[in-house]
Parts: sequence; C-alpha cells; structure tokens
Amino acid sequence: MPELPEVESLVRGVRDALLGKRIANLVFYRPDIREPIPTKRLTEILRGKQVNDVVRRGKYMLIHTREGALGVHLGMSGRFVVSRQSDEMAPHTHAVFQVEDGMEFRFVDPRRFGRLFSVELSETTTHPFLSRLGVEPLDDDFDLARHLFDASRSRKQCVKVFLMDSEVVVGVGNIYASESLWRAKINPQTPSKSLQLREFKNLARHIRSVLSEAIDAGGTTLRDYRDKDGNPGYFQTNLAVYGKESKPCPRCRTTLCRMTQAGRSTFFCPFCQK
DNA sequence: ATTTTCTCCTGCATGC
DNA sequence: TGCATGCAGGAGAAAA
Repeated sequence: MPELPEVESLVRGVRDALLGKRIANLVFYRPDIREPIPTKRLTEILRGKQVNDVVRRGKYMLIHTREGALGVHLGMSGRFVVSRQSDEMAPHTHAVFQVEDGMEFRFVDPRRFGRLFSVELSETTTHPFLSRLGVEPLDDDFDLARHLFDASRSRKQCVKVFLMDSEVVVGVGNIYASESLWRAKINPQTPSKSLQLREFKNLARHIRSVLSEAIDAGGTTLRDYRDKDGNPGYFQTNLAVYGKESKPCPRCRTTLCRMTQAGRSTFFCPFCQK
C-alpha cells in the first residue's frame, strides 16, 4: 500500500540509480494492466534517451527524458525493482526498462492496479493524472494547516476521509491518515468543517512528522512494498494504530478500534481520540 | 456539486 | 486437506 513515504523512498533510489543514464531498450510482457500501457509512445520517449530527472508528485513517480516522461503508479502491489538482466524474471513482471549499464528496472505488479503512462513535455502539470492533485504535504512553501482549514470549510466529510482526498492533499493514504489523526488526538469521525485552525495546525504538524519519519525509515511494508533493491521499509514497527485493532493504545492502553469509513478501514483509540 | 459506491485484480486468511 | 468466500486497497468512473 504505497503512500507518499514509500513512493518517496523508491524515487530517491531510482534517481540515484538512473540519473544521467541512458535507457537502452524497453520490453513489455503484459501491456494490459489497469490501463493499457502506451508502449509505442513510451519507447519513443525513453529508448536511447538519457534520464534527466526522477521526481515524485503525490504517489506518482516521473522519469524524465528530453522527450517527455514515464509515469509510474504502484497501485496496491506494484514494484519497480532494479535487476541484472541475467536475474530470473519474477512472476507478474509486466515491463522491463533496460539501462545502458547492463542493469534494468522491472515493473512487477501482481494485482495490476498500478499504471505506466506517458507524459508529454507540454503536459507535466496538465496531464489528466497530475492536473487535479492537491498540495504536497511536505512542501515548506505554504501553510498546510491553513490550506486544510480553508479547503474543509464547505465540506460535510469527516476528517479522515477528507485527509485522504488527493485533490486536497496528496500522499496521505489509509495508513498515514489513521496515524496522524491518532498523533493529533482527533477522532477520525469528526466533521472536517468543525475543526478549528488551531486543531488543523496541530494535525498538519503531525502529518508532516509522521510522513518524514516514515521516509527516514524507508517507508512502511505491510505486505507488498519494496524499494528499488527489493528491500522492505521499517516504519511498520512504529505504527501506533494502523492494523492494531484490539491491541492496546500505545498512549493510554485502551483497546484500539477499527471502523469503516467510505469503504476503508480506520484505526483509532476511542479514548485518546474523543 | 459533493459524496458514496463500484471497479479493477490477485493473494492471503478464514471457515466449514 | 481442499475449496469457497471475503477482504485488502489507490483512485478514477459511475452512481447517488
């Protein structure tokens, strides 16, 4: 379940491995993942081209050349792993990007919720997958609390669902929404419009700290997430509430609860998060 | 217009 | 042991 910290960890590794390198060739094994992979256009953009930049936007990774970019979304179970060309091919390998240095990156995704897409030079911000994304929670250039406060005034949604709206703020998925609300001692069912600016300031601080700590730990691996070298993250050992239903709250020892909000599991402490 | 539900898919846990 | 069932979930599409 890659969210912002997992994608950021991956992007940093891919950037180190790929920046300045040339993509020698591309091989597609299964172009019909969530959406058909634009194999022809991706080949035009990448083959024989040098990688200029590798960046994250929300939960998307963008690998740029002077012709455009490859967009990658890991979905639920996607991996983007560096391999030797002689390594055995993992099941569910859908695409391979061969690098001039003899290594290659492989996109592996058992559940096929992920996507590979092409981004033209002219649409790095206007591409349909990118244009509607909300703010980056770790950007320092603006007031996250103020943004959340303003965006929530006209909403009926509860704060947990609101936080997970990628048109409001990107990268906060099911795990980090639950974790940051627990840290901020806010009940996930609280209507977002009823929170005051002061409470959003506290919440924003905790969103940033939990995401930053998770990046430092290489992300959270519950089942599928791996970095480019196939290594898991380690932040799952620091999770306070996610997946901890019926375990004691780390703060007050009250038994943690699980509920469903907008079809997603939410974990919380019924005592701390009143 | 906003918000909820559905959909995509496979692997794993559960229950009989 | 084996099979059926259900659940997990990011995010766009569809429905409400």
